[in-house]
Amino acid sequence: MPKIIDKIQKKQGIALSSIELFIEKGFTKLTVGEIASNAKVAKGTIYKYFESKEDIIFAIIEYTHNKYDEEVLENIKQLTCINDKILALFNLCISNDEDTINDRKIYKEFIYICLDNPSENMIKFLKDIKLKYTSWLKEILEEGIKNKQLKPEAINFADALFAIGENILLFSHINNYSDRNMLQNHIDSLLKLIKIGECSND
Amino acid sequence: MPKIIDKIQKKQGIALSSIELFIEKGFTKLTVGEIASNAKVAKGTIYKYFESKEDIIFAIIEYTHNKYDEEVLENIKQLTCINDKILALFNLCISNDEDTINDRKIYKEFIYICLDNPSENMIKFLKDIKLKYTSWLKEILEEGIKNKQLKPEAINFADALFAIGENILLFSHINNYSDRNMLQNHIDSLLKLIKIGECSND
Amino acid sequence: MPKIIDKIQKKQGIALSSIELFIEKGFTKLTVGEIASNAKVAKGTIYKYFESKEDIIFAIIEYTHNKYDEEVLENIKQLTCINDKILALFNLCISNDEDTINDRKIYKEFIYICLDNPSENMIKFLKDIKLKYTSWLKEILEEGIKNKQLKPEAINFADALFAIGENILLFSHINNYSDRNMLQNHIDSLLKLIKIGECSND
Amino acid sequence: MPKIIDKIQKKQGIALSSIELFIEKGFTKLTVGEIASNAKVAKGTIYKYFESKEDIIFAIIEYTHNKYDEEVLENIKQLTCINDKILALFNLCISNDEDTINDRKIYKEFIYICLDNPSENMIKFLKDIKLKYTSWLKEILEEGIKNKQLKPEAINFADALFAIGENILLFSHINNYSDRNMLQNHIDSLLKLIKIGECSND
DNA sequence: GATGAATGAGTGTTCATTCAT
DNA sequence: CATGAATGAACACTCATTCAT
Repeated sequence: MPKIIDKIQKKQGIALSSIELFIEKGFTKLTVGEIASNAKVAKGTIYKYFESKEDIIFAIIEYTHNKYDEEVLENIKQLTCINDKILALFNLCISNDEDTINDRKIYKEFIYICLDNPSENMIKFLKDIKLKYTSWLKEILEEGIKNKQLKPEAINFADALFAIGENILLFSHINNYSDRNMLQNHIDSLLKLIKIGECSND
Repeated sequence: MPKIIDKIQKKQGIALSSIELFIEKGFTKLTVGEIASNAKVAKGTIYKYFESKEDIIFAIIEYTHNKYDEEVLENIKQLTCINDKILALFNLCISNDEDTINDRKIYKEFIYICLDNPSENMIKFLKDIKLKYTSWLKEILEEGIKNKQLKPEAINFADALFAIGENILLFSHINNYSDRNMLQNHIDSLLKLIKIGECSND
Repeated sequence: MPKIIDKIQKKQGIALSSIELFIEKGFTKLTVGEIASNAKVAKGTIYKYFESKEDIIFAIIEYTHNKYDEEVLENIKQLTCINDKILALFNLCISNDEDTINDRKIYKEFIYICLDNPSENMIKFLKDIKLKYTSWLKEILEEGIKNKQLKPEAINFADALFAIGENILLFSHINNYSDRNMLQNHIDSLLKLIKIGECSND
Repeated sequence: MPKIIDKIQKKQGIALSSIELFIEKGFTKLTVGEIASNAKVAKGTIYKYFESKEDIIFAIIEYTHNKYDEEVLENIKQLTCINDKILALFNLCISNDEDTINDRKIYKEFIYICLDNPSENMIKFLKDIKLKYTSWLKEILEEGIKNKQLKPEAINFADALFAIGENILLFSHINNYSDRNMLQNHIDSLLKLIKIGECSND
């Protein structure tokens, strides 16, 4: 079924070609016309592959985020220290290398759309991201618990850590840098509490 | 002699009359024309009192939030248990009474605007809210520390708690209810860790 | 395959269809909406072909003036007498046939726009018209000089003659008729002075 | 009847206070609100003294032009050479001292308004200016004729000279400087022709 | 006479989406 | 399959003028 593969590829091609433009202008200011001319197809063609402007943007978001997530997972695997693993997990919220900043911009735009008028797809994707990251986080924490590095309660903090990370990410353009330290500090403080042998209450 | 008008009151009157409309339609879909006819003034009159559509919306946000904050502070004062105080502080993120849901909607719209193209005023207001709430949180925690109810480390979790609360608030329309429990659970878990005499590590 | 459209022709079609409307209402009172509905296209379509309202109006001005100029040149060629040639050149300022009155109205609107806030294009066009007409005038005068009908000094009056003509045109709606005679009188008087053998100073 | 005098004075006061503003912004961009606040009166007060925005502007124009004309006449009287007198008459079109540039700006705005939608008053004023200046010009020329400096035909060029001057004035902001020389050249050329004893035709 | 609050008509421009070819 | 011409609803903001006090 080469036709279908072609179609998927073309769809992705259109979406991918607009990534830079999307990072540069954001959802609101990026027009379908720009996407079309940038992808070197006609405006009408866009609507053969996508249902709406949101749909195009969502394809970009989906692609870049999935790609990013793979990298993150790869990085985590190569680390052994719990602390490092957690920081690697929150790389998107913390790192200032150019690519990450761009990925952050994309994620922020995604949240922006989700706050306004998210489609079913978007809501699902939003939830999946959350689930994915908290699962990974729980795996890391569970490993620590198994190794007796962490107290069993540690597992309860996965959701909260994700929430903190997402929040920091969202306001990174407003609270430059300072909040990223906040995340680090929080992780540190939390780890101190949930690490075995470091409880200050004895 | 001309009609003497309390400009401040009229300005507030216009803003207040639009609160419901704003909650219903959100920033993007609410038009200045609607605001004007709803307030029973001419469109031009709006611009005697406000500089822009953003300005009107911001007045609504400012008013409702400040009013809400006062109530929160009042409520906190009447409570004695640390746990309750913290939950009262996060009432906006948790409660499901109609008024709070509306206030939450307004706060979410505020964040929505801040994610896109915030004015100086809005950024300042955003930061002030954060400062206000984390200060209150720290006061509560410090009191607990002074009373030997909390470990000194407790103070380190103020910012993170705020971030969690804000995050839950933001996605409350998507993750109905479940996340609110998350906040409660997190607070519980955290309190267990930072409460004196409840460290599980002995 | 898409509808193939001669964009240049359509653009001109839109502009041309608005000529009467433009003559009737003038720049300020003519709205883009009127232009669109008059041309039987949607408002948005207008902006596919023109950058702005000014742009549409300028297209009208450009077209009508260029067309008019061709006719003038044609007329001049068919005349032999210097006096007649000059009068033919100033036909726009003098003639009272309906078409010329309309062309004059258009030229006046053009100047009106130029007095307020002219674009680069408009200034260029304004200068080109001046250059075109004074060149033609100089050709006529030079021919007269070569034929020994005019004194060599005659050439010096080209710019001034253009200025007089333009000025009369501009105020024709105020100084009905009388000024046109002024132009004729001036040309007569001037020709008397610059014609060889008619110097009264002997 | 002091009341009436007061009224006239107040009216003039309002108009005069806005001269600079008018020069700076021009008719279109100057608002009645600005005029009012600049004159330190209420907007409503403006309409006690003036019928419309045009009316205010016209008062400014009338005042400044009459004042300017007096100065011109004074200057002319102090000169003896015909050439100088004519140049003094056209000072508004030629001079580049700051005050004259401002007066020119005002005159241009006046013409701008006259091209669009002139009131009876404005048309009358426009005609009066023309009449005034061509009368003065004729007086100068007649004196020259009487003194045998000019040929009798000289008198025929008064209207044309005024037209040239006005035209140059109108486009001075577009054709910087070059046209002013044109006026001078034209006057020179014309004077040569109409001066007795300088006819090149013998 | 003075005020200034209120008016509201008026307008250029954008852009996601459709559909005839 | 692709095109791109056409659509037309949507919208914030201005400002000369009025008139109740």
